[in-house]
Amino acid sequence: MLVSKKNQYAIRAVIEFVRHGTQVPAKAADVARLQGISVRFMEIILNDLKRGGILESRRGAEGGYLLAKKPKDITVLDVIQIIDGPIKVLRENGSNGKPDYFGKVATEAFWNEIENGLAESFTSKTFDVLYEEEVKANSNGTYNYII
Amino acid sequence: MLVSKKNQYAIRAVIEFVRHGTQVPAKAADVARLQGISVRFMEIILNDLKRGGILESRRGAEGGYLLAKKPKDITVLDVIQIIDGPIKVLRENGSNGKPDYFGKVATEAFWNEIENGLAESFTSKTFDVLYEEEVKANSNGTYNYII
DNA sequence: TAGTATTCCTATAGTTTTACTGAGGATTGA
DNA sequence: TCAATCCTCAGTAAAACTATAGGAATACTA
Repeated sequence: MLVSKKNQYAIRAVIEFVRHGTQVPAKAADVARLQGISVRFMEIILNDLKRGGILESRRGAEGGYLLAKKPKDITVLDVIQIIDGPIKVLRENGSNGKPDYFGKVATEAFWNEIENGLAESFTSKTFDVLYEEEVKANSNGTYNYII
Repeated sequence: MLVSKKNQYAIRAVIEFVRHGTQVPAKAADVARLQGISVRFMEIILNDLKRGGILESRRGAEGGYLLAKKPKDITVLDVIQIIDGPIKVLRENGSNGKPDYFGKVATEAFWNEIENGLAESFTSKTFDVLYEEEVKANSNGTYNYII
């Protein structure tokens, strides 16, 4: 698994914010309900996204969270890195002084290629596009979203 | 993390077998030592690779493992799938009757794209190439492999 | 300025996966 | 027979994942 569930939830939450618009803040509880995720967990995720600069928050009555950027300026990579840190195909190795093994150079170069490719894919997908894709897919009314 | 440590070891082991050649079997203990991995763990890995059709085994004195295919016919994807199963960007979801959430279609399509891209990258890398890359990188004698 | 709704923050806990380790049995070749 | 080697299963420690709990802090409203 490359992308944690928390990360998937975060991405879905951001799409939900795009749908919600920027007129008024959206409450964590509402976003959680709409996405079918526990409120507590959603709070943590939204907090992470806030610290990562994707959301702003308003405390108190009628408070909630708002997008801090335009959807077209938020990439999937942004969210993934905020939630899970840098993309890693492998667990941290930290060659801690072990002698080299045959295949080290070739395999490490290969893993780097993979990571770079992933980073590129994740960077090129922005949330305005994801939102539009979802709207289009739903234009025939097939899907029954939570209300 | 997308690729487990066990999987990295498996890939390194196969490269080691390419280096070893097909004249005589290589012993699990030797491969383990050369790659700096515990013998027990290596045995498990080599067994998996055998069951996956990449290696053959010979028991008894002067036994060991041999490549069952030509290096150019073994892809990184082959090894990855034998060790970790199908490539999955996400943990299994199994939408178990939950109502749809906004973003479902767009995100699932995106994850599929990513998985297909990875599968392609992993398929296009074969072990004859990895071996040659390693030999070339070592041609200046910079690396100190275990002997 | 008091009350209330809401967000913010930290700690912790259960479950699953990963990465091994250990013990011993099975098979083969000399 | 005996030594080498593969093979299998079970157990364990650590990490990662997926939350949950409780209360502190804040902003708005009356």
